[in-house]
Amino acid sequence: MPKSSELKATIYDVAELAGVSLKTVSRVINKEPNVRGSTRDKVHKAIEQLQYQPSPSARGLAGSKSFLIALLYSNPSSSYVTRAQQGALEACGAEGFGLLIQPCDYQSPDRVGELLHRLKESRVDGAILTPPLSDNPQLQQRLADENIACVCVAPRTGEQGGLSVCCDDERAAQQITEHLLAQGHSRIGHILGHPDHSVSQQRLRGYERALLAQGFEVDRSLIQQGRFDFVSGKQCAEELLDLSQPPTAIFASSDDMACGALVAAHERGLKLPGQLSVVGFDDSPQAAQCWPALSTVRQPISEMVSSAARLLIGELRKQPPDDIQSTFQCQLHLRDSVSPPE
Amino acid sequence: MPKSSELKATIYDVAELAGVSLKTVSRVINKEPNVRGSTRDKVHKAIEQLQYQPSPSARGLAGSKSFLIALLYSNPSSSYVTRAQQGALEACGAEGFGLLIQPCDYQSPDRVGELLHRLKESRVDGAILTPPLSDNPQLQQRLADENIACVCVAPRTGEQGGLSVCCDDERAAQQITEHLLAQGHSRIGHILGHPDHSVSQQRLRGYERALLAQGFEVDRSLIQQGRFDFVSGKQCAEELLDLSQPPTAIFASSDDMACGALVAAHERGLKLPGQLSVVGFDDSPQAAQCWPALSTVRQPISEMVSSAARLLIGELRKQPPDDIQSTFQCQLHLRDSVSPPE
DNA sequence: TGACCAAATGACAGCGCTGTCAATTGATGA
DNA sequence: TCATCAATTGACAGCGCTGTCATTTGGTCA
Repeated sequence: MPKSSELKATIYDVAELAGVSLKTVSRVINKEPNVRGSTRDKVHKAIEQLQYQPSPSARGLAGSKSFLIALLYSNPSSSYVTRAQQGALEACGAEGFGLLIQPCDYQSPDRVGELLHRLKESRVDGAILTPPLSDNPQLQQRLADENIACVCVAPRTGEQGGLSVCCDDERAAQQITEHLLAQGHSRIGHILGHPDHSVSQQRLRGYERALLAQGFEVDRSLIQQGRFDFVSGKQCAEELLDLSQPPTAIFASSDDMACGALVAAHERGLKLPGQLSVVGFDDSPQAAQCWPALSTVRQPISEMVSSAARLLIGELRKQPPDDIQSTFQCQLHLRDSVSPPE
Repeated sequence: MPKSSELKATIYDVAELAGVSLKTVSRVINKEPNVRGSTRDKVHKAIEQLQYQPSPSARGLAGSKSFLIALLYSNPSSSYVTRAQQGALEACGAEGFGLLIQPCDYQSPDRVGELLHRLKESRVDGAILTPPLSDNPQLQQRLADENIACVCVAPRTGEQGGLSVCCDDERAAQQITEHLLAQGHSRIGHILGHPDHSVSQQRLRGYERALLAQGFEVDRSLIQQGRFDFVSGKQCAEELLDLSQPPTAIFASSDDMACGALVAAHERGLKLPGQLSVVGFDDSPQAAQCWPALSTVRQPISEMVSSAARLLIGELRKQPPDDIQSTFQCQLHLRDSVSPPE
């Protein structure tokens, strides 16, 4: 096994060993067309033999690319971030790209400037935008101005232009509401997500659609404005439980908020799920660890982001994209937090 | 404002504008000594004016560095990872380094090979090892062989040679156990962390020390072997609660396991915290969201990793390190999961 | 005043690769 | 058979910077 004390092989060594020119090796490495199969094989053999690894710096300098893409996120739950990273990493690893992570405050406009500065500094070739960053057209415009390719991980909306992957939040929300309905609940509260996140609207729509489809009316007093976090979930649940005719079930737009609802109910001494059924959205680790364990919806975050990364990398390679966008489905995870109303 | 359509300024443009040579600009950028103050100022002014940003690729190629460091972790909780990333990111951002994240399976040796391959491929200059990776001497040796600098984020043990930051787990474990003791508990169960993580031992030691200091004996039957995760925590708690003389309090070596204990107790209809007090370790998001909210220990993870990154970068810059290692203290976060025994 | 020396600065090659464009090859059809 | 042309391959410059080593500067001391 070659020790690292021996100098690293360069493309030149490979060319010599394979008996071809520099440029031909370069073509093989970059999977360019117009290389004879037999030549390609020779080169691959030489690469193998020398354990050659191209230098990202040299490639970057010569080709003015960085082979780096950034994953931009604005602090959703840490489990969301972790799962997204996992997906991005997987795709990047397979495609020979590096991944730079970049948390950012999605609102303040000066932060956008700072973010762009960072991205330019590291010379990333492209960026993956996760919600709610993908809801921000200004950011996308600025990225385009800077000539940074981008792909959005976004809820399903008709109007997307560029690369994107989405997930059918509305349908999932409808399904989980239907699950509650099927258990016999008719007064179902809903705790909205953060108003600036477009997913919040999607999920509300699913909720409404389920009710309407079964002939129920949408009662505005059963809908509270949350902000996706535990504290807001708890507060909203308290409001709902204080109603003269409180709901027998609550659908919270995130697991964190659903946990808040659980705690609010516990504090009032309610028996769960008998006196209050609760469902969440996200399938965060908490969902399985709270009491009772939450029924919730799992988005295929890792797969979505991985797919987004591949889309982006394909674009950077100027490969004709198979699909400009793809849609993923969520999955219900039913646990112990739902029962028929007492 | 210069549009990106104009070509990016190069070091050459800066040199010309400042009226100095290429090399002098390079010296200023790299904070090398032996540059006159007035010269430095001229250069900085020119950099400012041109909005010059050095090209990482060119610097990397010419200097055979990458200005990239890797954060290696082996799937502790996602909140741990997120907080560690945050710290690393902060330091890297400030120091002009890029951060590559690298989850990895810490055990299988072939994985170590794969990991090294990836690190070599991306040509990182250094790596930050978080527990339990920092417990693996083989990995450290291999990194050294490959000439990749590294710094360990590790529990406090006397024997460290290289760069490291640590945290006094033992002391924190002792303190939280003392808290339980102070509430009047005398039969305190302990759920150990994963046997392969050295922190598990540290925390056990703190637990034992607290008991001994107050004149209690360490009762082996009150100590269960967990694996840091929720499921093992729940199982261990069940074992403890099945004892003919069950403990009145449990100190779990992680919040996930403490949540497991909480659920086990709920399932038996115990009144919490009256009939069972529980404390955890980590201050994960769950800790504040479960019921009752967990008293736990918070490690300054972000600060530790940030400090580790700075240590590493200093080393890479060949700056004389202020300290080869530094120690951080944990903080108790007391919430609602502890009360005197009924 | 000049010799001497460290500090400050500069000239230049070259890091390892890709883009451009030119040269070669080999197959095809007249 | 030879011109023709696409497919394949190669030569070479140059991406933007840093390392090495040479040169200049300015101060100090005899």
